[in-house]
Formats: sequence, C-alpha cells, structure tokens
Amino acid sequence: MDLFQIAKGAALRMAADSKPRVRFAPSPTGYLHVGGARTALFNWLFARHEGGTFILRVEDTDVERNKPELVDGILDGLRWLGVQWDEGPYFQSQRMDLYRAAAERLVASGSAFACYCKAIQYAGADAVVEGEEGAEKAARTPPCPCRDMAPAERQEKERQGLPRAIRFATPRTGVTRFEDAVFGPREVQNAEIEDFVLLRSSGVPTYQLGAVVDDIDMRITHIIRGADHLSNTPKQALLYAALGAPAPIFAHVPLILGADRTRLSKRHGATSVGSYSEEGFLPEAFRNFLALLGWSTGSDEEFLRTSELIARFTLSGISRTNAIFDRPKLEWFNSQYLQKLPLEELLPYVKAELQRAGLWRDAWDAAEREWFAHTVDLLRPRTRLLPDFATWARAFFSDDFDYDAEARAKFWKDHKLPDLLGKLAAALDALADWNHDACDHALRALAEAEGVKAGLLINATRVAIVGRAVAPPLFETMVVLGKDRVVSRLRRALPHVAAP
RNA sequence: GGCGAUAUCGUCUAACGGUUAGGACGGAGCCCUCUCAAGGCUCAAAUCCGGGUUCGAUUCCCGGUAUCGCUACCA
Repeated sequence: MDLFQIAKGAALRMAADSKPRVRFAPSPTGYLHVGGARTALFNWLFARHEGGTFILRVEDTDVERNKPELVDGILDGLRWLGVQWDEGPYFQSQRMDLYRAAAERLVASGSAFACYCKAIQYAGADAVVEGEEGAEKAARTPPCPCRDMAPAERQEKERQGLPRAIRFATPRTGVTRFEDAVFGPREVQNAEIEDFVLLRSSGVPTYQLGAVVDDIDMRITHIIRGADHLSNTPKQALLYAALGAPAPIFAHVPLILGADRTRLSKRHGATSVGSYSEEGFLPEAFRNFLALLGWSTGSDEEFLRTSELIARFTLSGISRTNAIFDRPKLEWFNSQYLQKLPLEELLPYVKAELQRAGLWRDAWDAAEREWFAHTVDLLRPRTRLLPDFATWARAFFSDDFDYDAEARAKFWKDHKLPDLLGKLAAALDALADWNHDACDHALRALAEAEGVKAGLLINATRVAIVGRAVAPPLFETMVVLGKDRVVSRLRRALPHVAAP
C-alpha cells in the first residue's frame, strides 16, 4: 500500500465519519404516538437521504413512569412504520454508570454542584394560573441555595449522609447560543436558565444529562426532535460546552396538534401508530401523510412514495408552525395508495386482511392467483381501508354474506323483480360462454323483452349477487364471480326479493 | 406571571420585495355512468390587527393580539 492508498483510505474514513448520525429516543411511558412517529420518520428520512446512520435509543430513566412492557409496542410501531434502525436499541437504564461519571466530572470541574434541598413535586401547569393578583408569583420555584453553600456546611451535610442531587451551575451572566436548522441561530440569556438537575438524589440522571451524555457518546451529529424541546436546548448547549464536546446541529420539528389545536392526546381519538395499523392503513400511505405534516418539498406533488421522500428530504423543508392532524387527508392518502400501488405490492396486504377475517383460501396464492389479482384490482378503487376487502367486498371472497338493508330498500322495491330475476337466472344459466358481453346482452335482451329499463335489473341483480348497492360494474362482477355462483346467488335471493 | 416560538383558504401547504396569492384534503356543482367510488372539469374559501421601511409588502422591522412550548429530582 503506497502513500496515495493510505491517504485515500484516510479520506474515505473521514468521509464515512462525516456522515450524519441521528437518533430517535422515545421513552417507554406510553405507546408510539403520531408525533413521535413523525419525529422518527424525519430522522430516518434524513439518515437515508444523507447516507447516515439512524440510531434507536430508549430513554427509560424515569423509573416512576417507565413501563418496560411498552418498549415492544414502540418497536413494533417503528417496524410497521418501516423505519429500520441501524444501531440499537440502546437502553439508558443499562448505561447509568456513564451518566453518574459525567455528573461527577462536572462537579469536579466546578460546572455542577451537589444540592441537598428537598425535591419539589411538580405542581402542575395550573398552579401558577390559579393565583389571584398579588400572590401570582408564589408558585415559582425558588433558586437553590446549595450552590453558594459554605464548604463547612457542605461537609456537614455530606457527613450526615443527606440525599443529594447534582445540579448544573448555570453561568449567571452571558448568553448561550446554538444553531437550529429549522428555527435558525438561537441565543438566550443565561440568567433565564435555572440551575437544573442533572442527577436525581436517587442517582438516576434526568433527561438533560442522559440525552447529552448519550448524544456525545454516540457521536450524534444532528438532533431532530419535537419543538417542545426548543426551550430546553440552551441547557443542553451549556452541557456540551461543560463536557468539552462540540454541539450538534439541532432541528426542532413543530408539534402535531389535535383538531382543537391542543396537544394530541387520547381524547382526540386514535393517536397511537398501532391503532392506524389495526384500522387497515397502509404503512407507506401513513408515511407519506406523516412526512407532509410539517415538511414540504416546495413543489405541488403530494403522492410521494418512500423512495421519493428519501430523495427529497431536507431539513430546510421543515415548517416552523404547528400542524393539525387531519384524518380525512390521511384516509385520502390511503385510498390513493390502495389504487395506485403496483398490484403485486398490494396483494400481500389484502391477503393478510382476508386471513385475519378468516376468508383466505390458499388457492388464491396458487392456481387462482390470476383470479385473485384481478378481483383485487376490480375492488380497489372503491376501498379506503384494508378491511373493506373483508367487509364491504366480502361476497367476492365468500358465499356467506347477507343483503344490506339499505340496498334492499333501494333496489328491490319493484314488485316485478322476483319474476324478472328468476327469468334472468334462467337466461344466464343457458349461456354457453361466460363473459362480460354475453352477460350484458342476456340482461339487456331480457329487459327489453319485459319492457323494463336495464338499470332496474342491473341494480337489483347487484344486490342479489354481492349483497350491496355499492360494488364494481355489474358485468365485470359477474365475470369474476363465475356463472355458477351468479346463477345460484340469484336463485337464492328470490325469496328475499319477493318479501322485502 | 416570566422567557421563547409561531401566525397564508376550515385543514396541510407554495410564494424566499413585484403572482389574477398557487396546489392538495374537505365542501358545493357538472361530466362520465348500471350503483358507488375512481377520474375529468368548475365554483366558494386565506395573507391575524396596527404602525413603519420601500416605487412596491404575504414576504423586512416594531407594537398589539392569539396560539403553542418551556418555566419538574417528566421526557
């Protein structure tokens, strides 16, 4: 290996090192909600676009709220979403020594101090609002006096073995700056920043410490996260400096709100990713919708498959305003994907749905694969969610279906119908060839002979053979169902038509 | 209360000093038609308010207002 080769290798290594490293860091205090899902998606899109690395880290330091059993649900949600992580999942609960060591280092260097105050319970957001004029400032947390404690007193507290938290010694003056790819360069007065806790008296790190120590350790280059963290970022910028590490680029993503403009929560209906999976949304449609919530390409195109999202994703396209979760638009995206996806990509989803409904037949994957594909293709313009295939379109996959009440009321009114449908069954039964035009001709000939409009027969027949008023065009439906089924279903329907 | 961010049709958004302020969802209507969708066409619908700067502000600055966030030994 000559010098050139060595230099080239070094250059390549540097190039590899300069690739972005990003992370998604959920805490297992709840399911994966749409806000978190979008944050994960943005991180993933950014990593894929840049050829970087996407890391998954579980921030499970809050022993009180943490529910380990929720981790699997979050991972499942991410898998369904299709955002594969390249490293991890790492668990903060398994890295405690790292945070404690960092806290001790900060105390040793004078950037942090031990605090012996009693922990103040969070009073809730309403606590401040409640105060009448005059008393309104009472709820502010007082500054911790331990920072300026005399050495003798401190020794005494230590000797007594009092529980101690570690707080950051925020500079009293000056400003702290950081760079945000979405909100631009930011600066805050240090005087506005309290001496925040780094290590709880239990020895467990807070979010601020854990996140920064891990982001340094994991060599994170871009922190893409919810804008609810924007106000706290100066604290972390301070921590980076105190820990002697360069700060990463931040990119704060605006929040997703409910229809009432408040933070998305349970009372807004489905907010967990899992519920959208269960409802029968296609992951790619969900990704497309989510990606466009708070990010745009700058163009008018909206139907963007994942490869296109990756190709176009940039941090500069991220919006600065909160977005409201718009369910109708999500459904529109889903119906678009149901219609536009290459058929071969759609079939496995329909298969899974039919299996779930107990309607699946293995032949549809083998000898009758052609039939299955054609039927799905016929059905899909009228579907909005995956379960539509098993519910609304049930009669296409099973002989066990019933007649929709509204459809009967609307299309089985005419008293001539029992007679007409009986004759139609006979006419169809006599057909030598079974195809669209043959069915068409047979039905229209009968209509003409009987002096009724073809529509009367068509609509009544549709209800008889698929049980619903809403279905694909009749003759295509007949072809798909086949002669035997159509004729027998017509005859089976006769008594129901006679007695509506 | 303090600090901060944000502000374009109902919703998601485009515009990066000059446009009849564009697109999409949703809504209304028409076409197509055997139902319902899909598709095509059309319509209604927005620059929070007030001051500046400028020949010219959706766009830049200031103030107000509203909303959201942070202000926890939650993340």
